[in-house]
Amino acid sequence: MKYTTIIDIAKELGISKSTVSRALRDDDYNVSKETKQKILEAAERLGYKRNELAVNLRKQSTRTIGIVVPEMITPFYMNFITRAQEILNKAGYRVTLAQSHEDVEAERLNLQMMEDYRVEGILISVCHDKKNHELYQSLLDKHIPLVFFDRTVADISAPKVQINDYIKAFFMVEYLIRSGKQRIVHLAGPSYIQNANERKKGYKDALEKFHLPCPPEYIVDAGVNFADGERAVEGLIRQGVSFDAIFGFTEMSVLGAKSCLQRHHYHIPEDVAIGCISGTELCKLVHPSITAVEQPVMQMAEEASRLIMEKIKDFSAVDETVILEAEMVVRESTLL
Amino acid sequence: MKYTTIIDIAKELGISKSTVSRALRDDDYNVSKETKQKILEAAERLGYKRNELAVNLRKQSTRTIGIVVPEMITPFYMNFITRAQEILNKAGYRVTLAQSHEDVEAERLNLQMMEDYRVEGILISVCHDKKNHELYQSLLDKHIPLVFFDRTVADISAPKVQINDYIKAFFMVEYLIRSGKQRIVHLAGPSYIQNANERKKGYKDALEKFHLPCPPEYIVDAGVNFADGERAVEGLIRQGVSFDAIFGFTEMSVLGAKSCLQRHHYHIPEDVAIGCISGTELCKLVHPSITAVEQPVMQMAEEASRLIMEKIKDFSAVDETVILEAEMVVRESTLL
DNA sequence: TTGAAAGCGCTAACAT
DNA sequence: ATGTTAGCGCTTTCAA
Repeated sequence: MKYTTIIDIAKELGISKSTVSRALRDDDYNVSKETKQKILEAAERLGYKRNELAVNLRKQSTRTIGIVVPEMITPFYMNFITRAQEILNKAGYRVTLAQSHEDVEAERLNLQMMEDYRVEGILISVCHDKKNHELYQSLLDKHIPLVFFDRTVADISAPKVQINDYIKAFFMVEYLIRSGKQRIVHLAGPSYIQNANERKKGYKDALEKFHLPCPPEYIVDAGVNFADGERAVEGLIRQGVSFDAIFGFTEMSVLGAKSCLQRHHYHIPEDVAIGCISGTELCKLVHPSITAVEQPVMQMAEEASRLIMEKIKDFSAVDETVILEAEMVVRESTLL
Repeated sequence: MKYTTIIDIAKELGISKSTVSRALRDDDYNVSKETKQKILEAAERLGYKRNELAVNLRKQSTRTIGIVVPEMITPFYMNFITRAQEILNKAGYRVTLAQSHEDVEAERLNLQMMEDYRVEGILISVCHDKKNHELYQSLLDKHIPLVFFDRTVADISAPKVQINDYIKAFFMVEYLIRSGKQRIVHLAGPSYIQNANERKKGYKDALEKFHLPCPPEYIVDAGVNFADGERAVEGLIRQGVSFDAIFGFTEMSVLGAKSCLQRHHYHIPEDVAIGCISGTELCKLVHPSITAVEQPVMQMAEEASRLIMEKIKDFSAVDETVILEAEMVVRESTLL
């Protein structure tokens, strides 16, 4: 019912609570071997559990880190969170999660919630590269460390962990070309996501390298969702655009595209090859007919965790930007 | 840098901090309209943010609820968490997550962590129906409310939210039969998961109802993972067991089964229909060739959240068991 | 309606 | 090596 406190232990042993506190905390710095032994034993016996609340109040710290992601439907962010939480917990931090559901307003509320919770740092993958710019800056101005990962923003001085989307996209498209495809369309992501722009650039440059045509109708604004992808491909077919491969921005839009093609009785990937940049094992399993380039999500989580902890320790540390190249392993669609 | 406290506000206005506290808390119960107005205004102006740590220490509560799940690879638990967190946050609780990775020992550590964090309640989907029985009981003995959901345990008196796995399985198998399948094998889950046993029972009874044979080799112990499912089907094929449909316990094992079949050039679902019980939209999208019965995961999260909050308010409340029947919508595999 | 004071559990000077 | 004391920021009696 009522938890044992250091006072209970002190009373039990007839010593002061400071000594108890020291014994339980300090590495036997200012407490004799024997008393320490006695204290540890009593703590064990009484089922002592330190009250983090009191410690944190005293130390003026919450030992909590917030993670804000645009979505958690695809396993990419889920994996990121799992790994980051593992690392941060081990380092004595708790983690508070929030999803923005690709909505700028929700993201704003999430960040405000994080501030209310007095998190000591925030890992964030943004849903818009500009809209909440001022909020990020105001958080930084209040000396709340931010680390941007995956979907980052320009013009903000903070640590960042990014994937080289340009190279990834270039490589993916090159792969499609080398496997015999010539008319590759791109389901582009929204222009307010930097990664989308990078990938579009990679796509274009790859086509150019191989002197393949890239008429305007090959690049479709396809959003981020399943329905967006479906709609985009539906549009292509309706317009009579002929293509033999698709390179899409998000996994969800690519899945939508696939679904749409199947409805139109396309054979995948014989008729149309689909490529995307995928973050997880699961995706490989659930849609083996889609060719993908791997995302180093674990590494990303590790770097981001490291960076936020560094920033918490020293807010004025330099703002490192980590760009993950990772292996460019293409998973071929062997199964279907 | 330094946060504004009620003392700052009190000083600013030349009044006592108790009055400030009251104004900021009480519904104008013991404070005059004017002072309250002034205080609110000053709080706003000084950017006051109450320190939850101090409040909670004073009130001896953490306003934190823990959620422990076996895995977060499939979106089922993710969706549960998302919905539960939404509800609990709205009610002023924070949420701490942990995954057991289907491992009893990890689950034990997770629960211990939750206890260390002094969560006020725990939502848990267990990974074994017996192994941590004593730990659950000891938590309850310490008056830490537990609510079991999805994968529950017997012999523990605590609120539970379950899905009627028996009916679901029965219905799924019946559906397979009615669509013309006669030799339906079952990738059974581990017997230490109650739901697995329920589903196996449903499977058997459905076959019996239609007077279909159910030789021992039709029921394979297939575990919970992708690799488990692959291995199970591999075994069936090697043994020369002939079948035209598979009903599997987990989504992952079913995906493994599918992958294995495809490697053996089976056409799905023409040659072999696959059925599973699926919790999420995503799964419908990513493997349309698998027929599934819906899981009411949102409802589950809502009930579980409600129950834990009730238990926190009154630990001696009756232990309600909610069994969700939900609609038995079968999603047909039209696409592939 | 307001204020003074005690105290939640812990840590960290400072004193012994 | 140990004890004493003063808070961290807040709520909540108890007085005024």
